Formats: sequence, C-alpha cells, structure tokens
Amino acid sequence: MIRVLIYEDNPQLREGLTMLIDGSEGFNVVASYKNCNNILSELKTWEPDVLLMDIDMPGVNGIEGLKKVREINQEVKILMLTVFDDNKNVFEALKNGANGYLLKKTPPAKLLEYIGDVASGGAPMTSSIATQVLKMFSELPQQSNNEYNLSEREKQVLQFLVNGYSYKMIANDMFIAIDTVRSHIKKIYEKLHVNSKSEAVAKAFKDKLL
Amino acid sequence: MIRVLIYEDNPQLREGLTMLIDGSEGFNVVASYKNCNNILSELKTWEPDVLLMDIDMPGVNGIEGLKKVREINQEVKILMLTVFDDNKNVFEALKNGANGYLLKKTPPAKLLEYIGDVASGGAPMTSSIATQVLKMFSELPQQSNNEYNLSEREKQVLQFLVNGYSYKMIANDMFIAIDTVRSHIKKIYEKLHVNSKSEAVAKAFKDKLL
DNA sequence: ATGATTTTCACATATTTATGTGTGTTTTGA
DNA sequence: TCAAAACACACATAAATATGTGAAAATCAT
Repeated sequence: MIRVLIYEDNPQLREGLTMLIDGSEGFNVVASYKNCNNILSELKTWEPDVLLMDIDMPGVNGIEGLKKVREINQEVKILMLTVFDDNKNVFEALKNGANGYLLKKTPPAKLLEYIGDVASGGAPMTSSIATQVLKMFSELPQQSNNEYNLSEREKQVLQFLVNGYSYKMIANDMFIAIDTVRSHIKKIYEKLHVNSKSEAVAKAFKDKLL
Repeated sequence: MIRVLIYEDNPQLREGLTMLIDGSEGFNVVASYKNCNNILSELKTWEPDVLLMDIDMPGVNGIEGLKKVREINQEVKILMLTVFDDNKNVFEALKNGANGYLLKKTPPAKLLEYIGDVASGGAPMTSSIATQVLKMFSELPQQSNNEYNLSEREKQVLQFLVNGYSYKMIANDMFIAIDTVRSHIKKIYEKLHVNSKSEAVAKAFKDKLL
C-alpha cells in the first residue's frame, strides 16, 4: 500500500486526485492540503511514501515546500505537479531533490503508473519535461578542449594562483626559488595569452583548466 | 512511417531490434550497422527520423558517433542504447544532444513506444536513467545565496577585475579617479573576506557573483 | 645521441597592488 | 530628519607583480 500525501490548492483537482488515487488498488491517500504552510508537522503525522506537490500554490509554494522537506527528510519521494512546463521551476525542483515532475494534464492511468514508479525508486517525468531537462543538459558549457599545453609544473603553479597564493607562498610550498615561480608564471601568461594574475585565474575558471 | 537507423555491434541484438521494429506498424528500419565509422555518409544516404545508437561499440563508440552527427545535423532524433546505466556516459550523451537514453533491457512494447515518443519530439528515458539524471541535478552546486551585499558600484568594479582590467583602466572606463577605484576595491575585499585581486576574481567565479 | 622542452635559478627595474588615514558629498532607510 | 551607507577623491608607502635578459641542469622525444 503506497501512502500518498497531496498538496494542491485547487479544490476540484485536489478532490479529483484523491478520488482517483484512493480508489485505486494499492494506493492510499492519507491526507490532502491546500498549501504546505505546515508541511513539516503534517509529514511527521502521516509518514507518507509519496508527496504529490503542486508547484503553484499560494503561501509557501511547491519549491519552498520541497526545500523544507528535503532539509529534514531525504527518504520520502516527492512528485512535483504543474500546469506549465516552466523551465525555471523544473530546474529548481530537480536541483532541490524532487524525484519526478509531472504535468497535470497527465492521463489518470499514467499518473498512477508514475506514482508507483516513484515509490519504487524511479524518477518519472512526462515526455515534455524530459525534453526540457535534456535541453538544459545540452546547453551546459561543453567541456572545453582548450589545449594550452600547460606543463605539469605550470598547472600546479596555476592552481596555486587560483587558490590565491602569492609568489612567495608558492615558492615555499613548491620548494623552489621565487624567481622560478616568476619564470613559470611568465610562461603560463604566454600560453594563456594573458598578462596578469587575475586574468589567468579568470581564464582558468572560464575554461575549466583545473 | 518512422524511419529508423540502427547502430549496434552485437549481431543478435541488431537482428532482434530490426525484426521487432520493422515488424511493427508505422516503423521502418532503413538500415543497421555494427559500428558508426561511416555514420555521416550513412546518415545522408538513409535520411532516418530516428537513430538507435548503442553506446559501447568497437571503433567509433556511440558518444563519438553522436558528436559527429550533431556537428552537422540537429534534426535527426537520437536514442542512446546501453546495457548499463553508467553515470558518465549518460551525462556525456545528454550534454551532446541525445534525445533519449534507454536501457537495452527495456521491454519491446515500451521500446516501440519510446521510439514513437522521440520521433514526435519527446525525450524518453527509462526510469533508472531519469533517476540518475535527477541525481546529477541535485548534485549541482546550489545557487549560492552568498550575500555579500556588494553595492552596485562595487559589483561593477568587481566585474572589471574579473575581466582583467587594471585599476587605471577601470578608472578610465568608469570616469572616476584611480584612488576611488582603490577605495571601492578595498571595500570589496572587506566584504568578500579576501586580500588580493586574484582571490576576489576566484571568489566571483566560485560564488557566481556576477 | 641530440635537439627541444621543461625546470630551475639570478639580477634588475618599472608598474601595479594593497593598505592606512583622511575628507567631503550624495543617497538611502528607519 | 538623522544616521548609515555609498560614492568620490587625495596622499603616502610597503609589498607584490610584470617584464626583460640570461643561463645551467634535467627530461623527453625522435
């Protein structure tokens, strides 16, 4: 028996969801609320397996509710529900540990399947949500093949620079003379086409050199 | 009629997939290959709607094949197939524009459904793949709430620092005296708890301040 | 084996940066 | 309206950085 707790501000939809889920074999709606203002205590009371959480709710919205729950409970599965596949919210929800993300227009049969999925450790997403997730991934900065041919020693020095070390500190930590540090850094600047420490550091971050 | 092109090195599986898909209403396997060494010309020849691409293949592997295709073609839908849900490969594939990611153990009926999904613009993923994707998201660095209370002017100056400007250049571009730049920077260092330009730049990147 | 690259160090110097201590306006929030 | 920031500027000085030139050992690749 999968214990489901529902957060949904629209009374009709809340009722509908409850009827649908509660009326199905193996599912049990333990409670439903119109906002998640008291979500933490409610969670403790009902000990659900799955949370169905609307995104757009007055008061504490779904994302905030999600965060609150995840601060104290990593176990309960959380399925986000939304009308629109709003890019920003999807991203926020997934980052904060939602287990799945469904559009409200998902057909009832699918919805039950998804709830079962998530309860058993899966991560259901409607197709359109998954499309967005993939788009986000493909928009991630490509691991730059930027090949500056830094030597091992030069990479080490650059790492120190990134960590905010002065020449003196680098010399100490690497057991070499400060003039050697200088010459390494001069070479690094040549290879990176920069001419200051901060530019080198910036480039190291931008191009993920380390 | 959905035109499917298959890349799979295992002959049994290749045959099996072809039989299954070709024998189904609305699907047509235009060709199948055991590696993607000549994928670009084959793509041109067959003009498929969907590419079924195995990840682990001798010669050019699936990820490489994917990259090759996406360099010249953003239209064709690409479904990655794999035995294991290997974290690294999933990530690489999604970053490089795969449209979906399936485990080979996916039941035939589901497989056909997924191919149909992807052909119509969806992004099918098996539940276990989706779980991994979500895990990656939740492991992304949280958008730092780091509130250093930098003033507008200070943010501008920091931006210049990140871009490798010297005090002199900043003074020029901001139409203020170099001593003013100094005092801004001193304040910035206080707020960021650093005491050098490169540390400030590094912190700006790490904490995504700009 | 040997030419190329890397790593190491030295000396010199101009520029930039970091830090301290002030002084004054202007903006902003309580 | 009044204190607290923010913004602007000045002068001074020690420290760090950037740049040049040169050169010897160690390591690598063909």
